[in-house]
Amino acid sequence: MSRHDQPRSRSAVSLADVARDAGVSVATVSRVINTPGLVAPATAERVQKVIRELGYQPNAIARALMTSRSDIIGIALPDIHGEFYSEILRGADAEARRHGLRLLIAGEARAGEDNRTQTTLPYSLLDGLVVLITEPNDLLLQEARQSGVPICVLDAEVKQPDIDNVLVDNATGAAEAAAHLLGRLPGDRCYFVGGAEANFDTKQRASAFRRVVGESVRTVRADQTAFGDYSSEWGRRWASGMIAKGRLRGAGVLAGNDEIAFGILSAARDAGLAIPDDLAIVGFDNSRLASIVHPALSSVHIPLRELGAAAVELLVRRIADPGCERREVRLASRLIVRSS
Amino acid sequence: MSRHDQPRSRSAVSLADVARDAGVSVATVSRVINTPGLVAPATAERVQKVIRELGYQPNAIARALMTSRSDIIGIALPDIHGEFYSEILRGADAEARRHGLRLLIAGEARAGEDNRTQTTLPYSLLDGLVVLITEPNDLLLQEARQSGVPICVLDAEVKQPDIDNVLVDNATGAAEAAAHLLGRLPGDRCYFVGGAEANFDTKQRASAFRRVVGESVRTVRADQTAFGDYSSEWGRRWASGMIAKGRLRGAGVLAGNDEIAFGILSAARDAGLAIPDDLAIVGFDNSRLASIVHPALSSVHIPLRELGAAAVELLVRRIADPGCERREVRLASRLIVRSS
DNA sequence: GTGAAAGCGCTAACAT
DNA sequence: ATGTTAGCGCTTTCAC
Repeated sequence: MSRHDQPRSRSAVSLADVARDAGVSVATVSRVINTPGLVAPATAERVQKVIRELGYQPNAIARALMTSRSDIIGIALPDIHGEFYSEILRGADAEARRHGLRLLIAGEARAGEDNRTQTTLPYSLLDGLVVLITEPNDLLLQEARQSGVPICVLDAEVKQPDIDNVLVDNATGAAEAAAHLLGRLPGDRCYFVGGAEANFDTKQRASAFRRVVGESVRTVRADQTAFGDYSSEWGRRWASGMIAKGRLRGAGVLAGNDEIAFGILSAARDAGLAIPDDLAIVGFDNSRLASIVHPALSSVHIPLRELGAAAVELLVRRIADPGCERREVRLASRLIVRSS
Repeated sequence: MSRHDQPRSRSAVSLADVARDAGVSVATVSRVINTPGLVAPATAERVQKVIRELGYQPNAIARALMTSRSDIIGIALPDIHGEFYSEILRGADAEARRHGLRLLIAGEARAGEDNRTQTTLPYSLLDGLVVLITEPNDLLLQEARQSGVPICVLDAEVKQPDIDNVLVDNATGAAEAAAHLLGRLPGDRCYFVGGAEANFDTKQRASAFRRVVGESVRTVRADQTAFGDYSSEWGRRWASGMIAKGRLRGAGVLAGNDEIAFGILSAARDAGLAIPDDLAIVGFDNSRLASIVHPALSSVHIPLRELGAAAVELLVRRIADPGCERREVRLASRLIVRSS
């Protein structure tokens, strides 16, 4: 091999090569591959043999250009960090494979930033797009919409008639969790420690928390809900502040996710608080480690894989029929009680 | 919008549409987009205006067919489960974006299984491929090779002259960890609890463990190394067995990854063993939770993001020059001592 | 049942 | 500086 080979495409075997060697036309070779029923068994056999001999592989790009189907769907995520995103991705990937589709990913999906030259995604080569939107991001959605690809939005509630939607029913799980805390503690000792205030899930969880706790106390104080980000550092910081004010002992906390909960648990342990006697805590996401840490963390299960799979499923339907009626899927969350 | 619109491609704006409206040829429009320097400013301005008005977006597939460059690279992973894979993916995605490339993922990448009709990946549309191989998988590698795409193999050691290779230096970190355990315990009380025995990383970690421990005892007993899988359940099961035989107290364990370590820690806690006095333990991967759990888990850091990024980097180089010399990158691991 | 031929939307010589 | 034209590799009428 020389240092500068021909570009791959020049050297690759094409339909024409197979046709020539098999003594048929390219059309026949194409039929052997795509509609075997239409070709005489003997011919098909001969063509197949040549295909094997030459190691022919159809060029997916040329095929896509003809059929205007690439069998690729995009998935745009704000980040690929942590179990939340990777499990959604995993569910989407599995479902895509079931339908013979491939997944093109775009992490840190942001549109219209700086003077970017390229768009967030190569829309024109996608058959469809799943967009995970966890915080207001009109630019990305707008960019995606005007590209014309079928879209399914995950997490953000979008009412556009041509966009399907997969949502988490955060309210139910959060309400269960709040009720669980209220079973051990007075409402004025309950706290919600969320992720970013703009985050849709955090918003919904906080709101369910306020509603349920509000039924047992006159008013839910402002300091009973706090917002930061989905990190253990934030959980630890919040807990430290509470400990400094002598207010963590005897409290019940609903954390915005398990990471925050782990941070709080860690700070509580350092302060010598016993779980769950001195501090009751419930997380969100039911991550793998929730059941491994000690004490095992009670957590609200979110069906992440199913979320990803449902988004792909809706998309597949819309790709088949772009004008179809908007559909919305909302998946339930539920409290898993452990020992925290 | 009617229920059955034209397929997207029919309705999409093409170069020809722009050319017509701008009163120029398609070549000029193409130049405005790809080589702006070659076109008169006034013309360029006029064309740009029409592009905006019509909302023209170049068709990535047609472009790829012409240039035989899709700007897409594939990444094949055995699974997308857990921090190990998702962090590698994250690193690869970030690096790909730096180079203007997109990532197409194939989870559960296995080749030649059953009578699958389609290959693991749409090789013909990829500019290159990163394959993460953690256990012997000749079929996948063979399939990928004969597709002709530039390849970079991650984790498995591959000496083919046309395939780049990114490796983890497991030996250093594992040796450090073993030495760390030997600092507290006699060599005959040290154990290695790995993932699958066929797993390359587990293999190398076990071997470094045997070598280092072997320097302090006559022979390393067979029961001092055990193999299962990368799960906390396996760690817990192993620990339970040891506890039943009364052999866990006073032992030192090097776990194949942090999950296994967490499982062992959990069983040890249930058995009333104090960490690190009754049981010293070191994990692998330095996962986010290693520093959050209590006691904080000592762990060998593996530069996962850098691994993914390095693979993409090598691939980019080989795409630019397919005949270039094979390159191998080996990234270091190092022990992070915490309190376990 | 098979072949000829017309493109899919674009880039890149080659002309002018 | 711009236009004309020949494909990239494939699918798909339309003839035969």
